[in-house]
Amino acid sequence: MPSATVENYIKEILILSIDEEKEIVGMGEIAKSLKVAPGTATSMIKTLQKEKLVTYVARRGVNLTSKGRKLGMGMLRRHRIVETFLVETLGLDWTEINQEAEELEHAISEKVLDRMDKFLGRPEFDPHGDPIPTKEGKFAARRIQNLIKCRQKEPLTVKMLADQSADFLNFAREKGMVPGAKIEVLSRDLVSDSVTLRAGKTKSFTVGTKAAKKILVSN
Amino acid sequence: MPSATVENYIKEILILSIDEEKEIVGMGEIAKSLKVAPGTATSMIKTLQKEKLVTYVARRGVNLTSKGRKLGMGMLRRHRIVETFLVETLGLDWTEINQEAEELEHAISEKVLDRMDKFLGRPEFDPHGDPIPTKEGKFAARRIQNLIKCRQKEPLTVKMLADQSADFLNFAREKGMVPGAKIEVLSRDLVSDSVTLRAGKTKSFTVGTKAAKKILVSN
DNA sequence: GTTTATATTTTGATTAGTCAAAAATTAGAA
DNA sequence: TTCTAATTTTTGACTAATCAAAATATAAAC
Repeated sequence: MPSATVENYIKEILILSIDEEKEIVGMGEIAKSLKVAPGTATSMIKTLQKEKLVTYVARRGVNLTSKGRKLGMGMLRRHRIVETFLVETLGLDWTEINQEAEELEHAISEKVLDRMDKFLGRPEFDPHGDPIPTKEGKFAARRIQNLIKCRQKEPLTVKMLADQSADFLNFAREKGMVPGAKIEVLSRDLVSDSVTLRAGKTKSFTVGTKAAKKILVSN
Repeated sequence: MPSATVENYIKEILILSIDEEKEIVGMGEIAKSLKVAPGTATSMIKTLQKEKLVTYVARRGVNLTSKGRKLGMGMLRRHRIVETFLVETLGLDWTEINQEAEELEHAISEKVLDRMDKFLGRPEFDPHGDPIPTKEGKFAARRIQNLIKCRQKEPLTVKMLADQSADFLNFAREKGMVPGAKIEVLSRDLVSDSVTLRAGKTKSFTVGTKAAKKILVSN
């Protein structure tokens, strides 16, 4: 049975590889995401390799094996079901659930998780709009784009926010960019590194491209 | 913030001291309950002492300080609220919840615990009938139940007889079921409409469920 | 094609929790 | 009281996860 630490590393590698759309993840990214020293990440990766959860090539990076991917998807499932429960059932605010779920996801048994899932009505998406993997480790495919790639001057629906930090989530909510909200890209200017948009009927505002990439929408 | 291990030791010391109704708990008992080697218990107790959670006299035993007692009561509260949730909300069987709660109690934040408590309607007893300590660390008054609802194979105290007829009172007295007496339910069989019990050290005997409902006990 | 900067890996140490087995103490029996 | 048995403590060793800082490799700049 993997330790909470192992689960965290695998989950993080999966998230990073999904976010950045690349197979191989570097030590630096892992160390930074998990807030550990780079050397710690290296040594941990080596033990993950021994467990056959990742394939690792020195100075290149890591890659989940199918066993690792399975575990990672399982963790994502746990995390998101717990988050959904915290919001739907206990009424917590969706900006504060990430931290809580981070702890609970390691303590909950498969059985309790399944009961919770059932109790919630087998939801497909969590409160952030992220898809919840099925027990088989797959999630529903969707055409989702960020605000850099999507079409301009067209109604869009916010699907998810690709940054779980409280600061970012608060900013997004303040501007009305919550999952489900209607927004529209008014203009984009990559030279000045900005995207101007409007959420609902509120006054338009501008965000940097870095933030724009974190706001995912579908049309 | 105490580790899960520290929380477990303190909780166990509290439970042992309550169960055996004595202040000082020996190393052997702790080691056995927590399934660790005796030396492990000794060394852990010393670190608990440094944290001012227990007072420890070598070769005599340990005793919770007020700080330790507070933590222990908090853990009991967590454990029992989680158990209640698992049964009431998720529909788990009360025979399998202890194990689950053992893990969850360390992972749940004060805030989530409070929301869960609120969601459950601030229950005073867990599914086993054990009282749930309040946030201030005090037990609610013991629950009074009849012999149909109470737990089996556990010492109980007769609190009152809900039938004042002379016949019934005489029968009860003859069997030793007077208020204050210790009794125990050995088995219940609703098909044959009977409850088998033992009062004090006397031979066991059987009563019908109708009579059993009139005998009120607390644990 | 060197040099410099950046990223990664090694190395040596540390902490929490654990065990096995030896040493010490206390309690009970003779 | 003296010896034996049970309990407790000590000792030395181990594992998982971590850090700081030195060593090394790779990539970028010139």
